[in-house]
Amino acid sequence: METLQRDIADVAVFEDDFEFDPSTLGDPLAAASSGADPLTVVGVDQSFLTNEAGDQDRALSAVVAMRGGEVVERVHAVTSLEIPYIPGLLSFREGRPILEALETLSVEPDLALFDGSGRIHFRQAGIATHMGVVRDVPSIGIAKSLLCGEPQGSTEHLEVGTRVPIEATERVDAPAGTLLGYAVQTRQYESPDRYINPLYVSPGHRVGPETAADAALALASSYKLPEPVRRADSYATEAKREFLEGEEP
DNA sequence: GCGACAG
DNA sequence: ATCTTGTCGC
Repeated sequence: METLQRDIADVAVFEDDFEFDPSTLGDPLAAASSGADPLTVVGVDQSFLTNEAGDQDRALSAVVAMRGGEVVERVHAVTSLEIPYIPGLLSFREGRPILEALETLSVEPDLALFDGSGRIHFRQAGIATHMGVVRDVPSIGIAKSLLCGEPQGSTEHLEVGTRVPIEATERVDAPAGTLLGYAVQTRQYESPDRYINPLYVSPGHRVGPETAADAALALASSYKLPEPVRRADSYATEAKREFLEGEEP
């Protein structure tokens, strides 16, 4: 599997390579004034189902497609789990349901955001990169914690809009110092003595680190997570509940 | 052997 | 990821 990941990283494109105007990402008005069509951005997230023994034996992948701030389609798929959670091999555990769900999607995504890393990965092939290459769709990894890499500065109590570079270390299959992504502060408390942790954003495929960070900021309005991902997150939970109501009772 | 470790 | 009470703040 590690060899496959290196092959995927070899063909992955960690720089902007798409048609749309990235400046219209989170602003429908900007898109309209620039004469461009609203982009179709999808968020992808998973939830898990347990069997009678209490073991996670199935994964449910939820995909939410949005255009101009509105949800235009939601699809999900459930598949059996074959591999346990192993840091660095997430795509082999959650990739199947994701691809099945994406196949049932009727709209064509301009951009896909995944819950997890992209280039911020030991072999530069996190789940966002893996899925992006397989589907050949521009993709971005949105992680809530850092898998690897070294932040070039403090990532504590940052101001909204701030981004801290994450560079490769010896543990990563890339020259030390390679820019893997950014710690991005999409949301922060006003005055209290409480702080929100940043997101770790990295290129999946056909998107550069700068654009990946820009997109995360543009798509996160009222919450820390970019809206498509946040919606996919809740839909994964919702679909799981509905799924159980049809087999358990 | 020790440490690190997305969801 | 998932489980789950209590607590803080608007």
